[in-house]
Amino acid sequence: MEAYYRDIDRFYIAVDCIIFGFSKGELHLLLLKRNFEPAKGEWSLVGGFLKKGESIDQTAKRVLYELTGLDQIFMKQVGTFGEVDRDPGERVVSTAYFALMNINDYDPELAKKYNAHWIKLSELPPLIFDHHIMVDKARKMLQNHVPNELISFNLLPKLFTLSELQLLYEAIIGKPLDKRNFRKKVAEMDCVEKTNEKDKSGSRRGAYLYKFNDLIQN
Amino acid sequence: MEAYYRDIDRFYIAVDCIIFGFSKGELHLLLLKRNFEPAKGEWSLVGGFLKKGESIDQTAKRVLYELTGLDQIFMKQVGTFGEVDRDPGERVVSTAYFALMNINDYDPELAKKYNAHWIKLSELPPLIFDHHIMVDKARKMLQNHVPNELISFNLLPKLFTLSELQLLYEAIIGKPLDKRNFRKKVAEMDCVEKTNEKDKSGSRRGAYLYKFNDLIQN
DNA sequence: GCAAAAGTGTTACTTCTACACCCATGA
DNA sequence: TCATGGGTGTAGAAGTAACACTTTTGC
Repeated sequence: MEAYYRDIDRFYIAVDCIIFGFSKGELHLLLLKRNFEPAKGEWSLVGGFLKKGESIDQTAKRVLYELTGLDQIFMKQVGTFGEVDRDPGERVVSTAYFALMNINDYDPELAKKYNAHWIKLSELPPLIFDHHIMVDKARKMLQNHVPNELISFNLLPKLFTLSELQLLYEAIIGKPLDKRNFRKKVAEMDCVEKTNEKDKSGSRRGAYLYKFNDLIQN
Repeated sequence: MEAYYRDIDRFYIAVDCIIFGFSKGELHLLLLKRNFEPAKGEWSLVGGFLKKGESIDQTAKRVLYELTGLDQIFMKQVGTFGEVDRDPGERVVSTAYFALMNINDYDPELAKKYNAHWIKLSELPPLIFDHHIMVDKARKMLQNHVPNELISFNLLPKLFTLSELQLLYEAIIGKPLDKRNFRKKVAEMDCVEKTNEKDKSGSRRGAYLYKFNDLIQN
């Protein structure tokens, strides 16, 4: 180590993940009912600590991978939380990331193993530390980004109906949308493509399935 | 320390400040020509290390205060940069903040003492480490926030003319605006108030001075 | 009296919002 | 045949963008 750094304090650095999923018209979060210390028995986000050889983005990916077995999940940094007493056990600075995934991609066996649960955003339990602040900020980011950018499409299956897409939008922004106006706007998006397949599960008539094409960039 | 944390790595945590100022129709950054190690002789943002007893926001305030003697400066977190090799000397995770200040509030004596310089954004020199990435992200945030929120007004003196305000907007978004449309929009902002004073320095006729009132919240 | 910046309205265009009915199909 | 969700167009409102001339006054 260079002499310059000799007198400087060092800290634990954590990553906490706000994992959004979408099901039945509602946004959900993947939360842990902690069966480990600290704060055993309470609800928390999924987290982990930065290790020497990895970047902080890699830590986030790893934490998510360990829990879900999935990589290639869209993640975005929410912010860094560094209040002195945010973790009452030790001084830990935590960087929050939000992740968007399709609930159906998550193996229920893994959920059991880690005691992880999809909880409706409308029914969030109290969370440990400052995790609710992280969640609030992530929600706001999601709301701000959806109208402009085309994030959020990691929340749906590969093929989806326009009704499903609209429900997702409504869940994110928290208010109902006009069906015709919504479809007009989607029609103008280059990145959403109609397929020839139909989904017959939602109605007798059946609805065309759509997909995202290569023009999306998160 | 609790047993739980025993095997976890600890890291240096830095804060780097992107300090924006506005002068003569152009945005500037306050940069250090480093007369200290590491990277002596090169240009960098102003930074400092997190200490045990302070929150990361407090570190940012302190770093700025030590350089400028000013507190009460508007700051906002830009993001956290944690690539393994971003600082070639040691593993350091850095959280960037941007700050907005009036160039005239900065004491030139302090500038000399720390070898700090206001550099036009259009003429940025190469910066050490990943500082240019931080600057880019801060600029984008500034651009995104200006049209909606009313940030940016920390960049002007207490009293200012509409021409000055327009120049500032143009500098931030990087393109010219229509004078009449701009004034119309300002007139609709509750937080900008006309005063009875005039500034005669910019023209023979003189321009009314305006101020921000209490309705601004950053 | 003229140079130099301050100030001021109107019109076309684009975007957004609100709104209601027919369609296709399986049961 | 009917219940269910799928699909479609238009008109008014609001907001945005483009545009040119008069005013004031120190020199």
